[in-house]
Amino acid sequence: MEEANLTPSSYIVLGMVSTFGPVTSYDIHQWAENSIGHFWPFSRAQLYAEPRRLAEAGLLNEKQEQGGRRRRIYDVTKEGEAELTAWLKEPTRAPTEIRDLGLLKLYFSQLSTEEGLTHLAEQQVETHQQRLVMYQQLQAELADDDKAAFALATLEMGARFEQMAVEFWQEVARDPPS
Amino acid sequence: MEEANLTPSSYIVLGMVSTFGPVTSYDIHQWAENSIGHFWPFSRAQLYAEPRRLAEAGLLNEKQEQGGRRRRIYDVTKEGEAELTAWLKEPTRAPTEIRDLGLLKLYFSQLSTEEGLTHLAEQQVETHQQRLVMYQQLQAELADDDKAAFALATLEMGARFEQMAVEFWQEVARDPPS
DNA sequence: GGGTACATGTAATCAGTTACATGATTTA
DNA sequence: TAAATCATGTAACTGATTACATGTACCC
Repeated sequence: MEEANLTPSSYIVLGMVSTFGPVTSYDIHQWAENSIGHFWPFSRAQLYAEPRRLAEAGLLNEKQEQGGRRRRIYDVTKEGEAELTAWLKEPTRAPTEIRDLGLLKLYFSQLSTEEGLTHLAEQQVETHQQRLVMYQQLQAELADDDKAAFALATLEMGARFEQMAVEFWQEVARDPPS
Repeated sequence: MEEANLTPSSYIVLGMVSTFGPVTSYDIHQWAENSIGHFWPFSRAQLYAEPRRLAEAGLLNEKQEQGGRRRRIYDVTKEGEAELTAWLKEPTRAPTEIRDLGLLKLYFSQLSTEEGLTHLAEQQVETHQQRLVMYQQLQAELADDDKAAFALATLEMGARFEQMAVEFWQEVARDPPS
């Protein structure tokens, strides 16, 4: 019941439960997959372990269905709500992590060939272009929904990143460093 | 001695050892910290565990100093080199992960206040601006070094990201969604 | 009513971090 | 030569993933 230290995953779960009412782990998975899961992925199994921990810490409450599948249903507690809003207010020091295998490969490309590098760059252009299109579609789908303002904002950031990445890799393909 | 499955961290270590000749874990740490560690951080302890694994898999060889500190010194093997260049060539499917606490908070900002959001946005502007400056300084330092072309290219991507983030958060601060 | 796809969960494992501990080198 | 700093390493823990297992609903 003590102040467990909360990881980013904890806040994702806490936020999802707060936002989308009483939910099962499966529900959280569905929501997360189509939103922040695009930027910050995690496995489904996490979404079973994490709510348990939060429940033990008193930030969620858990009830289990009696009949049927005996699913566990989570809901935020007063303490959870408080924890979450406190976190939202507190300053964010940690720098953005950009985990990108393409960038890693670029960094080590002196061990590759110019041809290999060009090929990498072309692939990356394609991949990022696809992602860009996907984000744009999601944006279009959410455009009407006025509950979706914040989801749209984060998507916008994603789209701009992809746009930037497309341009970057196009330049690399056109004029590879050496 | 069997084909361990290699994680991104494995390739980072493998790449660092290949690029910078025989090195200790500490050396790897130094190199990584000032380059890809900015995008893809990991703990120093990782850099002790990982080379061990790679050595067991036959991709690095490890010798230990006899006198003094008995440091372990790693060097890439033929197999390691082969594994690395194969990886560099193979297509990169995994999407970029953008792990950013600020974005997470933005996504959940309907649970916050407009004031809180504005405050978040202003902080984020500042943080990203600082990072941008840091990358620009690093770029300036490396500008002369012709060995540094690839490091410079990755830094350039970092800088563009930060630039984009600064603009994005400025817009959020100016005109917060709701 | 049998098959297929969706929904739900746990156990085992492993990657990765925190915390601790100590050795060597420089500097005052 | 003491203090401070840099260098080096490991043990213990825990977060996170993979793989497995099974239940429920739908559809042909």
